[in-house]
Amino acid sequence: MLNTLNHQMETEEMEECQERHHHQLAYLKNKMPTQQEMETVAELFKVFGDPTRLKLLAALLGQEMCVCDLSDLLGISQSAVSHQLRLLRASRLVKNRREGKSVFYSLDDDHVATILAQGMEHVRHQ
Amino acid sequence: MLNTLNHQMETEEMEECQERHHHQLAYLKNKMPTQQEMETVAELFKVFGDPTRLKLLAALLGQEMCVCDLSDLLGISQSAVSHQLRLLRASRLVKNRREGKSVFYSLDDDHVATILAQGMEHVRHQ
DNA sequence: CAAACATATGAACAGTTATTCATATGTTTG
DNA sequence: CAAACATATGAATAACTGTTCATATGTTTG
Repeated sequence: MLNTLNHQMETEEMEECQERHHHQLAYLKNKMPTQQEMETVAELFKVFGDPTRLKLLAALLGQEMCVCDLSDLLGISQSAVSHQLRLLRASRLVKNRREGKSVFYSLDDDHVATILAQGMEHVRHQ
Repeated sequence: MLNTLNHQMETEEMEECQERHHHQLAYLKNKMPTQQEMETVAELFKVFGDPTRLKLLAALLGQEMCVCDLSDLLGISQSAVSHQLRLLRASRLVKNRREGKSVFYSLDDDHVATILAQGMEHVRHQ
């Protein structure tokens, strides 16, 4: 999981609260994911953090769909849909294929369904 | 999962692309989560969509921590930490308890670890 | 090839957000 | 109770984001 990355103990001391707590901050600092990692993951979750994009992903859970059907289904302008699909594509959450005039989008990641489900779970359990 | 919500078939027709596709949009519209639902879930993911908050959550994966230790550990101002913890509290992702001058924060949701893990998984597999 | 359709994209604008700074609130200790 | 420490919070600001509008690109069909 997340905290099995780095188990070495650092020797140097570091600034802390006046009143010492029982934590070994230096040790924890080693275990923490890097800034770079966190930024990348945050970028991903940011993509999930918009109702329009969530609806797009939810719509694609069962089957592929073309842009205009997505636009109709969600009641959102074609332009807005296109812009958001671009973002989803950049995050490798959806892929697309052209068929004549239409472009069909589908999910491109196994984790999408899991992440969505966890989100809905949390919300349902208050 | 997400698309086992509503299985009734709607009779009315609706606007679509000129060139019809094989999807039954009316049927899908019934299955789609509501706008309200999507907004709530999006709110949750938005919280995960910031590196600082992710680091806070990651830091709390193993143990509870007080604000000043979090501030030291992440190298972020006490004020910034406090503001973000407030948000995390509002989303019921962390809880806190006071012990003397210090306030200790800990995770308040079983899904946090799972969601984080899924996010890291996605990122690692490109 | 012209017209219609489907999608993509750039610019602009309004709304949101994360940090900082200053300061307030809460707690312990001498 | 005064001083020091720990945390919280309001206001302000800079940066970011999602939509719209206009228009461009790509594709089919007559």
